[in-house]
Amino acid sequence: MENKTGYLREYLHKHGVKPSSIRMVVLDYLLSRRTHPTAEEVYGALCQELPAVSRASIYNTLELFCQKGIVKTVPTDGRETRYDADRSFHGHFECEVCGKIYDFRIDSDNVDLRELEGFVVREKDIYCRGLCPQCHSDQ
Amino acid sequence: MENKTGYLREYLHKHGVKPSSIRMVVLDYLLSRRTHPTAEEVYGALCQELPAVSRASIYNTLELFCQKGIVKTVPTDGRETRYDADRSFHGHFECEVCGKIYDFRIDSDNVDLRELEGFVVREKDIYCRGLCPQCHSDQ
DNA sequence: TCAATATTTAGAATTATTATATTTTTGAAT
DNA sequence: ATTCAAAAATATAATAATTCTAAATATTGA
Repeated sequence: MENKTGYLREYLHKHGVKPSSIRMVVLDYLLSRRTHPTAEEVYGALCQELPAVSRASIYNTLELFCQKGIVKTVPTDGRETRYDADRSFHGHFECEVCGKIYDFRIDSDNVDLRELEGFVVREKDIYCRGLCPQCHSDQ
Repeated sequence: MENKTGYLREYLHKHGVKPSSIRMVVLDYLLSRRTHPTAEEVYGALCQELPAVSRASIYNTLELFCQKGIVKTVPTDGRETRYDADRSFHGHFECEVCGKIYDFRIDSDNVDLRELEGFVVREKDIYCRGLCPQCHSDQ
């Protein structure tokens, strides 16, 4: 898996982040599963690979990744911050029952922001909430 | 102001909420200022009118209003929940500097949710983040 | 009126996150 | 390789937002 390590190292480097073992593992986790995890989920998953890791390091790493544009936060109603390594424009759907967040494709041109003249728009998101097909059929 | 009281009472009744003095005052606050306040902001503002009010009552009232469809929460990156009494479809812009949340009009038809077939969509929102004109010109 | 129910309160508990101070790791210069 | 400084990671304390709990108060209906 020398390739993967090299890829992650390069990915961090391109975004101006010095590699460290934690950063590599966190990045690998975020890139390989596009599940919009919370900090706690990242921490829980990584405890197996890095038994000595601390929550603070996870928070620091995620905050750094945000600043450097490696991940972005997903605006949601919940109070846990969720992180997304897919920085392309897409929508998010949050299921009210299972809490899962789904991505969906949407044409960026559809979103007409003419009324935001004078504003500097750095991020935009489409957010929907309701029932996912699974939870809908379970009722 | 008998009119206002009657209006608020009726508004609550229509949404299946029994009126109480706290509920009336909270509703009045939410309807008269469309500022997407946090629970703490509502609490702070109401302490003057209702000196004995508790935070728990504010939280309870806002939660009840959400369930009954009187307000909805605004999905944001921040970790304080923000409430919006304007339930019509519109976009939100959050300023990264001053934290203020602005509404903007956007045509609902523009948002193409065809890819969410099989999902029950109960809420949708457009979220943007960046610099508001004020904070942009201050830099 | 009086019991049953709903609402509100104060404060404790919980959860998510951030801050702090110490230790460990890393990488350059010797 | 060894030393040293800077950066990163750690454990833990502190903070912030919210929720829970139990008691007090208010409201409603027989």
